[in-house]
Amino acid sequence: MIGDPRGPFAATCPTRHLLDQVADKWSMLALIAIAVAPRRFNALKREIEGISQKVLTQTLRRLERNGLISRTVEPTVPVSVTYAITPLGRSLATMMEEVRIWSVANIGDVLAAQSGYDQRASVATTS
Amino acid sequence: MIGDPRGPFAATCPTRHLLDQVADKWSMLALIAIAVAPRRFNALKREIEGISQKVLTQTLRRLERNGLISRTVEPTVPVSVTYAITPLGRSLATMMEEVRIWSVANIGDVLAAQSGYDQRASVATTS
DNA sequence: CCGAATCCGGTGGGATACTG
DNA sequence: CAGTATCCCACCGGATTCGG
Repeated sequence: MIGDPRGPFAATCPTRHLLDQVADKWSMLALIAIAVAPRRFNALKREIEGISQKVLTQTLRRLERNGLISRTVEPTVPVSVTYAITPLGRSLATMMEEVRIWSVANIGDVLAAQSGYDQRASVATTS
Repeated sequence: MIGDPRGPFAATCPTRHLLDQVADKWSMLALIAIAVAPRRFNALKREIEGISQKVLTQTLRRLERNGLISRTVEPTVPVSVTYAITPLGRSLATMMEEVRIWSVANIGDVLAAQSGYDQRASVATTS
């Protein structure tokens, strides 16, 4: 709506950049996790299996920059850093959570569709 | 829930792979566009600004394999291929559309958060 | 404990040319 | 029109090391 009436479909629209930053799996998982309860860095790293520390840092920075999460440093020794959801972030996290629930609920249908597709593909190749 | 009670957060869970394939901007935009009305290949390419033909093909294949869209070839000369949403795809597209609407509605807040963040960052560097 | 910085291999994806 | 095939390079992201 800003800059181009076609919204995210236009390459020049700011909403496109926003989607770029928000529509990836690591951002989704991180946002969902933080929305449940505030977390510390290593807690997130342990929870989001397979994410590297570098990518987690990048992801958290981006979410923070976009105002979706907050980063609080407590001056203990050693320092402890807590990430929490913001109101803006929560509104998005709610939708992300719906997608997560959907994927768990519909994984059966998807796997069935996949094997059907692969079946047809292998038949087409073998024939 | 399948294979690991932690769902998408577990690297080994099939739902993680599903999220991998669905939670990216091109899949989102394509799914939303097709959900509005069935489209032909080049119509999608024109509508989703900035996507390359190669990536569009990959994206459509993946969506089709996961049972989210259907691909229909009409034996005309030259052939015309139509992509349509499936019931399964529509249920997901509905959520994607909500995210798209959210991004348009909240882009102002996000841009404000960004400039605030960048402001603080540059001050910290300059000081 | 939380992160920055560096190195580096694999690959996602663009550009181009060709086919049914 | 709707792809496939090939080349090729930038960049993503993993591993490791160092700093506050």
